[in-house]
Amino acid sequence: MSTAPADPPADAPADPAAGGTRDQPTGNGLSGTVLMEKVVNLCKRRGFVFPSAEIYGGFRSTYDYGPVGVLMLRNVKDTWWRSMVQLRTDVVGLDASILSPPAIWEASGHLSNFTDPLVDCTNCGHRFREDHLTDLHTCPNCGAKDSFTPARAFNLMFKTHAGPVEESAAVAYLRPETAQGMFINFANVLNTSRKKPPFGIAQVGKSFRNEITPGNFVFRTREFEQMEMEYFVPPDQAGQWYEYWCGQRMQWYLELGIPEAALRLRPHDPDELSHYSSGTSDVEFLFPWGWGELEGIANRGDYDLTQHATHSGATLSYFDQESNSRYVPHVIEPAAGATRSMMAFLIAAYDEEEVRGETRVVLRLHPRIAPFKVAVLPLSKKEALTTVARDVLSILQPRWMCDYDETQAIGRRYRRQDELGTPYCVTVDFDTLNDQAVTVRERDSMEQDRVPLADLAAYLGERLP
RNA sequence: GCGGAUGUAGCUCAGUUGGUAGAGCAUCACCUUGCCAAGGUGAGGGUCGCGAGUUCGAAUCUCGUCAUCCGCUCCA
Repeated sequence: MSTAPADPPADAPADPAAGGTRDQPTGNGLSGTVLMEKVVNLCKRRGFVFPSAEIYGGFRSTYDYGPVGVLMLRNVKDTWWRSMVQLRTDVVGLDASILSPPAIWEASGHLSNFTDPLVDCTNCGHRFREDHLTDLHTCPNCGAKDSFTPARAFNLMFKTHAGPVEESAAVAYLRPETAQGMFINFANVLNTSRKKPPFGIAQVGKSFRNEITPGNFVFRTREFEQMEMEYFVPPDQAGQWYEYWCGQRMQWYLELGIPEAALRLRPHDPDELSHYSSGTSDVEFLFPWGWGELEGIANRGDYDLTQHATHSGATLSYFDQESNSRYVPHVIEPAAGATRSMMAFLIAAYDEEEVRGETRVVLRLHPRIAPFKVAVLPLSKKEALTTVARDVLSILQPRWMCDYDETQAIGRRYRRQDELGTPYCVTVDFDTLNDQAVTVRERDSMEQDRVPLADLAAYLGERLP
C-alpha cells in the first residue's frame, strides 16, 4: 500500500472528465490507486514488465519487457500494423534509422523548438525560457531580483557522436519521433511503391526524448515505442481525412477492448498545438490517475514536406496527371504510443472476481493482444499424458503462441493462465487416451467443451481471430 | 529541476532501547490427488537500494547518492 497521501485535495474537480483527479474510480470497483498498484505488481510477478538495470539499483525511466510482456507488446504493434497496413491498399510500411543527422531536425523544427535556454528562479522555483523574459533581472512570477540561475540549454533530443573519436565525429541525434523518416523518404516511397495521394507510410519503432519528468510506470519514459502513420492527401481533402482517421483510430481501441466510458477524443485548444500542427485531437484513456493521451491525430498541413524541400533542395511534391498540376500533399498523422497503449489495455482488462471463496485475478484481454492464445495442460505429470500433451502442443504451436505447463494442480494452472490473459486452456486427461478428445476451457466464462483432437485446430480457429 | 514520502526474499510485509534477519504467499523437488489457487515432507532464495561516517558492533543513528511514488511542468 502506498504510504504517500493518495487523497486529492477537497477542492479537486470531482468530475473525471475535468481531468486532474487522482485516484479515479474504475470499472471493476477498485480505486485507481489500488488498481494501478495491482497492475504494476502483476507486471512484475508474471513477467510483463521489469524495471531496467534493477540489479544495479535501477535506471530512471527505463523498463524491460519480460517473457510475457514482449509477447503482448508485439501483439499490440502487430495488431496496429495489421489494421494500418495489411488490411489496406493505400498504406505502405517503412523502417527508418534511429540515428540521424542534425539537418533533419533543423528542417523539422525540433532543434530550435526542442532546445530552449531555460532559467530557474531560485526564489519561487518557476522555470522560464530565457528568450521569453523581458527583464533578465526580475522574476515575473514572484518579483525577486537577480534570482535566476544561469541559462541552461534544455535539449529534449538525445545527442551523440557517430564515429569512434568523439572530437572529430559527426554529431548525431536519436530521433525524437519516427515521423521524419516518412517525410525524408517521401520521394523514395512515391517512386518505388507506385502509390499516389491519398496514401500513407506507416512505421513502428523506438523514439527517444529527454522528458523533464518521466513517470507513471511505462506511461512516460525517455525511450519509448511509437506507431506512426503519415497520410498524404490533396490539400483540399485534408479536413475530411482528418475526421476519417480520428474515427478509425478510436474504433481500433474500442475493438481491442477499451470500454467506451474510458476512451475519448479531445480536440486541442489552439494554444496547445505543436509547432507543426494546424489541428490535433488526442485519443485519451481514463488511466487510474486521470485522462492520459494514447495517440495524437494531427493535421500537419504541408509543413514537413515544405520544410524538407526547402532545406534539402529535393522536390517533395506530387504531380497529378489527371488535373495536370503539381502540389505539396498535406499530411494527416495518427501517432500512437505502443508502450502506453499496452498499459491501457492491461488496466482495462484487469479484473478480480470471487470464485468459491477465492479471488480470481483475470486479464480479460482481447485474444489478439493476449500474450498466449492457448495453454496446453496435461492433467497429471504422468508420461502417458505428457506425451499426448506434447503432440497437441506441436499441432497448435505453428498457428498460435502457446504456453505449456505440467506442474501443480490443474486449478492452480488455470488461475495462472487467467492472470496472463490466456483465452483458452486445452487439458489432456486420462479419458483423452481412450476418446481422443480434450477439454477446452474458456477464460472469461470458465466453461468447458469436450473437443475431439481432430477438430481442435478448427475449434480454436473459429474462436481466435 | 524544486517540495513531500518511501526503499528488508520473486510479491506483500514484520524486525523491540544499535547485538549480525523472519512470516505469509510465490518458486522448485518428491509423495498423494486428478478439472478450477487441495494435502504432506523437504529445498532454494536476502550485497537489509548503493557508498561513506559514528560505534566494540549498524537493517536500525548521521551524511551523500540511486531508484520509486505523490504534487508543479512537458509529451506518444
